[in-house]
Amino acid sequence: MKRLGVRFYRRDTLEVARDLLGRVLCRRLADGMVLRGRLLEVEAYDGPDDRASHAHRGRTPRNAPMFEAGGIAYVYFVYGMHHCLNVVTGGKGYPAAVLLRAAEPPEGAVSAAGPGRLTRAFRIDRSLDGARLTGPDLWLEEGAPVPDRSVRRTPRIGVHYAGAWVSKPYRYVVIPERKESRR
DNA sequence: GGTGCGATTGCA
DNA sequence: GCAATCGCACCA
Repeated sequence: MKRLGVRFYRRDTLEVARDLLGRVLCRRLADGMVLRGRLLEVEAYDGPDDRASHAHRGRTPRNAPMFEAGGIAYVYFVYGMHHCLNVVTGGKGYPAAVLLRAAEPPEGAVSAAGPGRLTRAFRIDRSLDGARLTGPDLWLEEGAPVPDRSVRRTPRIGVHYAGAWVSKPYRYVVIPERKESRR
């Protein structure tokens, strides 16, 4: 399946977030095995004014990848035990990224629902911080488009500290397709 | 050098 | 409802 190129990421962050749904997250392990899963839930963190964003207080060693041009990963470690994977968006100098919160579990994984579980399922840690999303270890493929009727927007999770930005509908979720009725 | 806390999860 | 667990941002 076709890979997404850097142009996909170097756009408005909310557009990229919406467009990421249904795309296929791909991760090549050291032994050559490739894990794949469609993205089901993401959140946008858009610009220096977004109080929920790590970039809100300016550039630091940790959030530096957010300030780079789109098309790389931003991976951080939280709560002393979980990694979170972001896709960096927009142009160089404008800090923005999309947090990948859930995907279909790749083969062999129990769950990739939740940002910490997603990184665990795909074996992602800080060694991939700043990695190109067009590189050999981590990339996205086109996948199947998700129609608007299957997308729900909500406020972001876990950002109670973000003032007026708490309620912004920057979370995008794929609504599960209704199963065929049984008969 | 010390302190507080987090873009979460799992278990009571 | 809350403990786990530690890197890092911030202050001194």
